[in-house]
Amino acid sequence: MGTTKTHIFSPKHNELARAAKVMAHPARVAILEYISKQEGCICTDLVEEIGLAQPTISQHLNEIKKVGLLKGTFEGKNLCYCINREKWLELQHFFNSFFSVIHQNCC
Amino acid sequence: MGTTKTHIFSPKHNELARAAKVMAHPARVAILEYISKQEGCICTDLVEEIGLAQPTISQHLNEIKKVGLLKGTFEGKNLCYCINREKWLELQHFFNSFFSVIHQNCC
DNA sequence: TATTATAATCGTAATATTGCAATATTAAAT
DNA sequence: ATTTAATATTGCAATATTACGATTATAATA
Repeated sequence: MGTTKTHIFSPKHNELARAAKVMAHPARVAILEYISKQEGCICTDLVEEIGLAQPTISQHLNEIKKVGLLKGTFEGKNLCYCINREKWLELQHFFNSFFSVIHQNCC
Repeated sequence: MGTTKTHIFSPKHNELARAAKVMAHPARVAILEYISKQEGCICTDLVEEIGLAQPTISQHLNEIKKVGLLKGTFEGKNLCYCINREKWLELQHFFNSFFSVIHQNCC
């Protein structure tokens, strides 16, 4: 009990849910927007920018990484990463095509 | 602790996160897709369609209702509801415009 | 009115998420 | 080799989510 029954759903539905989950927290939305608005790679100050503790930001970043939305260098002293444009566009299309299926004529 | 620090984020980020959260579970994605593909209103069999227990489906439906994605009649014997087209389009644009902000030239 | 079919609510167990303090890594600079 | 600045990891507490059995509410029908 308590666990999502992933196996009873289609891969498509699971993938969309997984992608949505990444954006299901305001911190991650803020992080994504901040990074995507940068000119180049990001190399610090996300912590002050967002206002959560460093370990918390690190965790959120990891969630974003796991779905493939970031690329660059992650370990060591200075971060240097940015949005993975291919994945970003992929998700945009994924969401958009999901929202496009309505055959509705009631209510 | 344990609670999302909603107050430190912008309304926009909180709203997008809230919308994403609804789609952050495969059951809700499946429910939304099923309903949106129906010709008219839905009047039963979501439980067999999805494969979760009736209280669980009811809970998920409630989450979807809470963001305003459903309209129609909810109480009583037979359900009769469908996608709230205005809200649906609103979310589509919301996601789409979020994904549209990239000023990226690195990596 | 009693029955029946359908959906909501309650209660609860299992698991996941969020957040941070403390600590450990990492790699550059001294 | 030390120090230093930046990020990752660990461990844990608080809260949220997921799921379902049992029960209750609802409204149509016999």
